[in-house]
Amino acid sequence: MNDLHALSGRYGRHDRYEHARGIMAGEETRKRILIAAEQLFAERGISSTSMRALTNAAGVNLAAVHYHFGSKEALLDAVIEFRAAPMNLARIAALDAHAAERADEPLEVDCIFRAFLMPAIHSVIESPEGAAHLPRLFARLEAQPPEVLEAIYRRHLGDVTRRFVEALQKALPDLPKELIAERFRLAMGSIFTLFSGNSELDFIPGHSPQVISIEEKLESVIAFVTGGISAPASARRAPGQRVEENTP
Amino acid sequence: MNDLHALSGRYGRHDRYEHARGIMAGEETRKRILIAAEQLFAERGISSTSMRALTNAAGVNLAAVHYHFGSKEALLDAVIEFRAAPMNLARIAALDAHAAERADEPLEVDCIFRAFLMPAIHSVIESPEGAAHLPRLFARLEAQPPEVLEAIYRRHLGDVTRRFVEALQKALPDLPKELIAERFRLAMGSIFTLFSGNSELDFIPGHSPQVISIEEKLESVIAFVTGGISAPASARRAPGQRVEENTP
DNA sequence: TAATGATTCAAACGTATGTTTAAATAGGTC
DNA sequence: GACCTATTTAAACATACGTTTGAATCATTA
Repeated sequence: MNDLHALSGRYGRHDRYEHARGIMAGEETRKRILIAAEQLFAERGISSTSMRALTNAAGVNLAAVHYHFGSKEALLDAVIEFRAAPMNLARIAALDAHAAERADEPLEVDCIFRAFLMPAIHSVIESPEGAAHLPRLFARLEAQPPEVLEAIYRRHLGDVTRRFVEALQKALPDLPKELIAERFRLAMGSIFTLFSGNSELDFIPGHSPQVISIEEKLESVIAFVTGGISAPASARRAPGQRVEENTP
Repeated sequence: MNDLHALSGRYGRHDRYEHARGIMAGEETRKRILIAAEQLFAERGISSTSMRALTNAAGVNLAAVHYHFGSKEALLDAVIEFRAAPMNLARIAALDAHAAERADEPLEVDCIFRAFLMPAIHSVIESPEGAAHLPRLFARLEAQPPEVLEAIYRRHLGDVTRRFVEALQKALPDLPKELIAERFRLAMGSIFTLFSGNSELDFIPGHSPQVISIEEKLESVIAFVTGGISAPASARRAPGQRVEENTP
């Protein structure tokens, strides 16, 4: 569980047997594992989801995961690929659509974020297989070891993120490009919080969270990250200022 | 590990023996456990830190944790109390100091966030025991089960959060109060991302993160969350709009 | 010094984990 | 119908986990 060799297999059958037949008999099993894994990983977290709970939910044998994917970590990668690939296509398409409308003009910042988030929302609202938990799953990933996290991000978010950061850099020509990339990472933090399922927690006394629709949440977080990423570069330089009271 | 009874003990010796002596012989052991736990929980995550790794790092016997704290979960609570209590005092003090300067005028938003974050930064820079990882530990908490997370937030962040949300509401009288509370949660997401140690990951192709000081990070995230929380309430209402292309 | 209770210690308990194995089954091909 | 191989199955493996136990040790008081 601590090496990444399993990730190199991309997805596709764990290559124990080379020659594959036309239509796989185990394709059904594969899919049921992917769908159950997506749901459980997203809801309960990755490391707290045991292979036994997972295979029970999928209605397949315990050993099926290792037969079809090779390891739990490779399964995680396959789940993300399974869902992220079409979602990323939708994201790029939405960005291109907006760009086409505006000809050569730079896009509006909120439209860029909307193109990024709409496909995620959409997958939550009406998913093909009945349960698309990808956004929450991505939020769960933040708890993974840094090497795993970096590998997954680079593989499944790298290209799409680059495209959106470039669009944001064009939309905000007055800000340093590196600052935009840095702030985009902070925006992802807000977005993940929204999807983590923890944003509903009632922990601010006197402000129990309101029950709002996912669409309202979307617009709420878009407004927030748009304001954040468009903020003027900080005038104040940090050091010198210090708070007086500290651990006594 | 799934019930919260252990949390009810607050911190203090696991009450197996009622009558305590003047100066505890085990106080040293207690402290070494707390400090090692803080560091390991923050660096490697809570559930991936075993009691054996923890007690080895602390140089104490495996059973000492249960003797002094009762359980791993109660230890987590004690660690947070140990560090959060003085940090929260510093936060309130910083907020009060700023308020005193401005008499009855509402505070600037960025000053409010600075009062919230400075003590956290400060604890990272120069900590009493040599290793203060509380901010990163809080970021790790996001991966905990919701019940645990909510209990810890209410206990250790509730009061201070309420104070800061109130200050922000005064500073931004044009925005609905509930919106401020909601956005504060999103701001926490950005802040936790910054402290998670994952913000350094190189996953945006062509934009490897720059090595910047913690003070610069602080000002960067303050600018971001200030812009985010001050953003105008979203004009656009969500439904109706939908992205065309989707999972094929 | 003897006694008492707080603290430490090595060892074990019971359970859960990801993974592997080897036999059984199924389904298409000759 | 026999053969071959992809797939499924039940069982076991090896290890790691949080927790508990009971005896040993230590410091303090009587």
